[in-house]
Amino acid sequence: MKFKLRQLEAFQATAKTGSVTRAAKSLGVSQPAVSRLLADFSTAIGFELFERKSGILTPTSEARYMLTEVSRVFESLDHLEDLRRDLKERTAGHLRIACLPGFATSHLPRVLTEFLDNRPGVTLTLEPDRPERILEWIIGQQYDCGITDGFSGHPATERTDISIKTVCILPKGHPLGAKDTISPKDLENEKMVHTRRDSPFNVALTQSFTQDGARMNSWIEVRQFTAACTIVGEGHGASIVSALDAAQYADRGIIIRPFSPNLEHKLSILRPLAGNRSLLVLDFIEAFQNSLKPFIAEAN
Amino acid sequence: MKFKLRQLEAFQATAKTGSVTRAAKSLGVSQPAVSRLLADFSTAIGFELFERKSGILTPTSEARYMLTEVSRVFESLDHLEDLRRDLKERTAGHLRIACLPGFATSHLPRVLTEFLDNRPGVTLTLEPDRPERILEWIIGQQYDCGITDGFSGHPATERTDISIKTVCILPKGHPLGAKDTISPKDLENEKMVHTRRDSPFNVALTQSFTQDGARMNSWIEVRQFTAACTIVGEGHGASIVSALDAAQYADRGIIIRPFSPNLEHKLSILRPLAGNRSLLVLDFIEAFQNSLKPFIAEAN
DNA sequence: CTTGAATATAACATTATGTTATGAAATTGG
DNA sequence: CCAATTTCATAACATAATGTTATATTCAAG
Repeated sequence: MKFKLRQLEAFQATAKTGSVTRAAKSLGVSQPAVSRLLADFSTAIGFELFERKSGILTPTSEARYMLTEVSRVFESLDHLEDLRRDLKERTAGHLRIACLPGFATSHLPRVLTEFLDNRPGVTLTLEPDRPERILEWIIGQQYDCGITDGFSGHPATERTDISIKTVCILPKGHPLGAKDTISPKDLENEKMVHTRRDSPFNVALTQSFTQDGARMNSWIEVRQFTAACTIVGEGHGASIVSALDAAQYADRGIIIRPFSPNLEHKLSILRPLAGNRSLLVLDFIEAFQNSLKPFIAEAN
Repeated sequence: MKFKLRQLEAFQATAKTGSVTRAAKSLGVSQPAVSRLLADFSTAIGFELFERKSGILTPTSEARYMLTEVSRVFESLDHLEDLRRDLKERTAGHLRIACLPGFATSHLPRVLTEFLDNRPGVTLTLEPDRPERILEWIIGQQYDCGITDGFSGHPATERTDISIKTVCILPKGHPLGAKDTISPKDLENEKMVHTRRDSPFNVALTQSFTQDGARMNSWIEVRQFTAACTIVGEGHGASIVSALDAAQYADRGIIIRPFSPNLEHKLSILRPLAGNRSLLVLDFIEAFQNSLKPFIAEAN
């Protein structure tokens, strides 16, 4: 048979209070409403639930067995309500984030810590890897969100691009530190630490030297801006890196100066196109984007 | 918030089928009915449950979490239905029976075995003890049912009296075995095994001798008819016992003959007056009474 | 036996869930 | 790219479930 929650409520309240009148009060309805609910319930289940003894409705033996199981039904509904509230308030769920290695040890952990602090029921998987794997995971829906760069698009992903400002970093005490802005010409005699030669950002950087009538003196090729920061912070060379990464190394042996022309480093936040829409993931992406605001290039 | 089962059903069916139309079919209602249930549910819980992808309604991440918990709600309702059916069919519950010691090892176990065979979910406590304890337990509602004798009533108990026929038992081969009916006069020279002197049954027995102008030759006083049967079965004396007990010893060295006058042995089935009415207990009592029919005195 | 309290029932009202009809949106196939 | 088909959302109305007030019945207490 199909149970009706209202009948179960009437049943439980009557057993608890010993009276139809008191059950009605506790349920916030009139006494005849409870009387009818109980009568209908008893007919539906096929046996009596109460008998009157000295004016008190006493549950039958069958009713006592039913009450135990009815309590379990309401407990499971209580759990459902707890979950509903957590989901509505986004305080429960699981986040799976794939990111470039540089992100796993810098800005992102701080953003995540703050994000999770307010969400005790939320758990996280954070997986650093190279861009190819990040894309692969997002396409396969193994991760909810990927943070990568140099990404040109894929039909199975939904992408949000963010342009991050870049800056020139020099060893502390470097003579060029006296200038307000560094031009490619200024760096003609500096040993340059730069990202992969064929990366879109490096191509743009090389072009900026050419357009300023200067030649970039290539020294070390690195895979991450954070590696470039570490090298320059040890007193050697110069580099153009994202303002985000430079900020993490501001007091680690480097000077930061604006670079002209303004080159932008393009980050991409990826989500699986076919994945289940998650409010929690959308919340996180918003929080992450907000955290990047100070580093976003103005031209956009 | 207060959940509505119909909304949970609509939600679960839609997630399972990927379509409002198919969900409506599986629920046996029209498509707009499901559409409205889902819309109302989504509004009530405060977040979206589905998004359309390639024509298929895909649960959101929140919806997936909810589905797990909704399944548990329906599982608990399934358990409730199982219990309801068992209770209605009296195939579940617990029986607590207190009886005289003689009953625990004779007729009653057979009745119980048969009763429980058809009720796999029913469990039992069978406790033999003396009449005073049986009454005490019934009054205190520690047992559902007491089977006792020589009981004259108590306001806290509900009682069903059953008059059992009594018969005369003699050792096998006894000369009186040639008679169709035994009278007190026939037994004047026999050593009598009888119950407690002051028991109502024994008082009636003694009176029957006096009224026949005979003197009862008292030999051994026992507490149970079964003990009297054992003694006579070993070739000594005669006794008047309940037909029920005599039947158990029919092939154990005794001859059974009607006794005139017809004396009745009064059994009482007790139930707590204030206890919870149990269909299972009432069923058992009915089964027990039916099992006694062959031994019931005709005068009633 | 009377009075008061509790429960059951009747008649009507409101809400939840159902229907058919239909418009809007999305998908599919040519 | 457009037409046809399918699916979903909404409107208007119907039915069932649950609510109300009024009142009859039953039970308990003094």
